[in-house]
Amino acid sequence: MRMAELSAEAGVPVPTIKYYLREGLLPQGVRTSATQARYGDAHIRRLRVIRALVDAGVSVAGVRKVLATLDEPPHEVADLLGAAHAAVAPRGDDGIPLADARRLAERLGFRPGACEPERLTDVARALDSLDRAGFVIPPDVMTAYLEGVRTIARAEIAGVPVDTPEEAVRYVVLGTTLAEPLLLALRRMAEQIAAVERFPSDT
Amino acid sequence: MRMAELSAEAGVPVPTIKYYLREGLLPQGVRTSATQARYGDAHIRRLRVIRALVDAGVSVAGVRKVLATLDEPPHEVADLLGAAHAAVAPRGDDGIPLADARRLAERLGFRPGACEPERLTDVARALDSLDRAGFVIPPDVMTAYLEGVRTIARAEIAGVPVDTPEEAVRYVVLGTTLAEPLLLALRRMAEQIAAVERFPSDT
DNA sequence: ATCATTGGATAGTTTCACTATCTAAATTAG
DNA sequence: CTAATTTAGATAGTGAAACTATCCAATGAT
Repeated sequence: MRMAELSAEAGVPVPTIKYYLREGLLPQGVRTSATQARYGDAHIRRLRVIRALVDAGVSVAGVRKVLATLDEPPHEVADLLGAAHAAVAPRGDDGIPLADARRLAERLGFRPGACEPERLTDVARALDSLDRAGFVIPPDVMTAYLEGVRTIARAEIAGVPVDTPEEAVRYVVLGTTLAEPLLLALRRMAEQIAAVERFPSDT
Repeated sequence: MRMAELSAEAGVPVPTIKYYLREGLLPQGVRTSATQARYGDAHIRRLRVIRALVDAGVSVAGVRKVLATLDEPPHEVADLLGAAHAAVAPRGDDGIPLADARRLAERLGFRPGACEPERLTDVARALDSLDRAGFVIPPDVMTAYLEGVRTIARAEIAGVPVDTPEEAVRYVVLGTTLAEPLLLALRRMAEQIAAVERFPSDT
């Protein structure tokens, strides 16, 4: 298929496709001459993934990393997760004290080496941000956060398909990145529902 | 205190403070003459909140909404949540089919009127994005998502302080917005820990 | 008295994700 | 076989967002 058809099929404008080609998000088509190339279904599928990731708030640089991981996956699940997480985690200065973050990790069942230092830093940064705003999370709520994310993470990891490596890679990499907006949206919905349960029609 | 001191105290550059003043995020100081003004502790606290929100990925327009809600809070908790959610939820086209989102809402204990239509739309958009990427969330995992967010949301709503309205407003508005990065970071950490539990050192 | 500082206005910068234009070559329609 | 259309590739431009810099006249501190 030619670029115009690819564009129509995936619902992405031609200049944007050219941009993704330039940025290395989309592989080159098969060249048929010096100024012509053909694209296949793989290009359509990849374009859909790119758009979903961009929708999910992943930067173009992050998308490039995610796709690179899909293309050349590491052999260990932990490294797979690490690559996916690196693409969505906010970049930031380190040097933040990790004590509180480490305590939370232990409550999640952390054992030395069980997670990358970057993940501790992410948590520490989020805690620091809350702290600087003068906001304190009540202990009960923090406990619920840990229980909630453990429930979620265990099910996600239990759901990793083990039949084929390709499926596993796709599941882990896309699942961790694309589910973030869903989880946040579900939380907002659950909050409103819980609020009505506790404060019924205080009109 | 003068602007230079405010800047030093809050760790925000003077031009940025001026920008926040222009944008209406920070209230004017008390004028002492035509070209002078004084700032107080409230300005420091507010600057810290602004930075925390910006850190958390909230846009300046969103921060403006959050602060406006803090300043003039609605009387009902649901409206409070709605205002906080409106500031962080991604803006988007509607017209997305809500059937799947509504089904999830029902599994969370939804009753008519229990949450704003915008929250359904948020969920629907996230589902649609996953769908367009060709990504399917296994039923067990979705069940865990619902259980996890319900645990989290119930604890959050149960933790709303009822002694003073000011505290309640601050808790709800800042808690819903500032905790998002923490939850995502905790989830990433929990995923890595769960992965090591399930796939121990597949070196 | 004088000299750095301030508020306010205006303009410039950086980054990001596109979007538009141009050119020469190549396909396709007639 | 010619003419219109399409394409790849290069380069440049756009618009939004969040700052950042520069002026200026008027203060305020010394």
